[in-house]
Amino acid sequence: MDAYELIMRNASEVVTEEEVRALAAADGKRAYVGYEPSGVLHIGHMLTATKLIDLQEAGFDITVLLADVHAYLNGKGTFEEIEATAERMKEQFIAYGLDEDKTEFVLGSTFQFDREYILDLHALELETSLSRAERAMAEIKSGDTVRVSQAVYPLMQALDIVYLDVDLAVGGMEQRKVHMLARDTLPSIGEDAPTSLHTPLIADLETGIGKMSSSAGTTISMEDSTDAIEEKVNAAFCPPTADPDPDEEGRERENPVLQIFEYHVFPRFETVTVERPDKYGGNLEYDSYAALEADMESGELHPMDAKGALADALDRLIEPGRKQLEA
RNA sequence: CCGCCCUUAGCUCAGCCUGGUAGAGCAGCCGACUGUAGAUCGGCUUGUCCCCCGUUCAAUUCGGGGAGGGCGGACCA
Repeated sequence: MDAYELIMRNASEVVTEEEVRALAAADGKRAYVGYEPSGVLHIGHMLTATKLIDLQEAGFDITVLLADVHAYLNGKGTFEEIEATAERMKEQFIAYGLDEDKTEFVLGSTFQFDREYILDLHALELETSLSRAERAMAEIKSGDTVRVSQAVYPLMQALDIVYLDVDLAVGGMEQRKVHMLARDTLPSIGEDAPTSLHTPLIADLETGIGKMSSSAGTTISMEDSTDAIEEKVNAAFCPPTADPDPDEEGRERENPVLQIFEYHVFPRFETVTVERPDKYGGNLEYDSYAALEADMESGELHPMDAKGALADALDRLIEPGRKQLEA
């Protein structure tokens, strides 16, 4: 796979494709993702981390921003608490497979209080309407009271791209509004509009609707035991197709089991073996997601057998991080 | 600063006027049925009724104070 294909693999969208083509051919390129520190890595973090691994292979230097100031602005606790979790998070990323030598972990507070940064931040505030900033803020739940801090939050994300000197901003699709805001407003303070890449969002495990929730409901995280993973995967929504019908209320549904195979498992494993009792035809082996999906659609691969293989693969991906957590 | 409204189960809300410690829908959990899940049946759980003080035999309900949240405070009127 060449650099361009690696960058584009499993990306939902890229802005813009021309810019990415140019980056693929360039040397000394840098990409970043920012995360609010949290004590335990969940499957959402892992999805962008898998993309970072692709990018490392494509020749990018990777910066992981441990966004302690953002977490603070989002009401996630005191700086002391937040920084304690940042270090644990870094170790888990490494355990998950980010190459320690090719990855720079940066704590936001090490540069976001600099005078220059603050002055640029105020300049951006001057260029941005409150409603635009609010719309860009991905994590505001409807019904929550929006704080001024949460309007500043996306502007800092935009500015981070400048101050970390990155060529490519990476995030899940929920980050696209932030990145569009950055593209629109950074030029107004004399900076380049950043190129961005967005990963898909995994649908809710139990319903296939919307985005898998990390706070409420069922998610998969690094602290899950083998049994817990098996239990959660087994309870997942999984009709035998990659394109399920909408539910009674007309909401679109995805197949989260297949999504996880596509976005988490196949990027990390050459082949996937589905263990299956002889009674149902014996074991199956796949070397691509497309082949697995085709067998699911045709009925050759039963969801229950697919779930067994998925739980096993996820367990192997998580195991190093789980051990690290226990240490 | 002033005015009005809201705060009851995880969520959306009813009940309060005419005091006797509480309900619905959804969610969740369990079972049946499917070789998974969902759908469909059957069953079940859940509450500092925002806080404090007062009245009362008794306060979620009445009165006072406080906190949090929403909306409004030029003209058109």
